Amino acid sequence: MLKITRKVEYALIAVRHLEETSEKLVSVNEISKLYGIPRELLAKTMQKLASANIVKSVKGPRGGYKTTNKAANTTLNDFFEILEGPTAIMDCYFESGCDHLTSCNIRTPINKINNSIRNLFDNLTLADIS
Amino acid sequence: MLKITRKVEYALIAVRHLEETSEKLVSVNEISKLYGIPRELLAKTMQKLASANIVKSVKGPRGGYKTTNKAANTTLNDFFEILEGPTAIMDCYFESGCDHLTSCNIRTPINKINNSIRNLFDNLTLADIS
DNA sequence: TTTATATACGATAAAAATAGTCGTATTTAA
DNA sequence: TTAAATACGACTATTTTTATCGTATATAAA
Repeated sequence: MLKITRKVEYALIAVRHLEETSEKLVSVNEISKLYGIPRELLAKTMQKLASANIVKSVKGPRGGYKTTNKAANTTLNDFFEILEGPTAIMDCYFESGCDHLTSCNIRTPINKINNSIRNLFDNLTLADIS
Repeated sequence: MLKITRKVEYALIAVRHLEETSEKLVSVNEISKLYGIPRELLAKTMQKLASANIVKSVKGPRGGYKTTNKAANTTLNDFFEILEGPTAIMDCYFESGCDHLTSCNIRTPINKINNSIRNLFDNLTLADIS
């Protein structure tokens, strides 16, 4: 439990790589070969990052991705949510529809843990962890 | 991602319930009915807590569980690890066997995130979140 | 001493979430 | 015009999580 997904893992690898190669465009193909990452999966992941403006895409031969200047200042919370949706240790933090609400005795504890984690990830940027 | 499991959820519910009813023995049956939790699953979970001395078990009719005085001071990290084993956002934090180590560029970031989370959960006790 | 109620524990099955693949469309540099 | 790249939706496979089942053991109470 409390694991990050491969999508996030791959995204971290890719963004770090792009930050290292700075301005140069790098293709999904290149990154996937370099780190042994399934190409199609990485491709999808990059597309999400592109639509969130963390990276910029260029189509066509000699195309690829590079990081935008938004990347470094992106918080881990935002980064995670771009790829996986709302971060919460239990769904009831965001979603309704729990049957047991009337008898639930851990709402408060859950919220406290959640807020701690969110606070942690809101105050860590991609630059911070590099 | 970054979700806690049902086992942990059920354990939190049970421990909180036992703390509320203090000295009285409460059976798995009772708790499972009260909160709509699958009995067998809760039973196993309680057994783990018992062997870690978070709760004390009493067999036989009129038996059940109650919390020990160790319960309140237990950190979330310990609580989670009793139920789910080592807490890490990626397996490579604890396990070896990763193929990509030589080319891995996110070891440091992953460790930083992990340490932050472990630090958070090491400094929160069951009492703190109640 | 028998019975009913409780924990203990391993094996297995079902369901859900994650990971990976495939096919097709679009863009664009050479 | 072609080849290399991103874009995106549908589908399949794998893994993890969740739940169930069966059997053993302990013990309070009738």
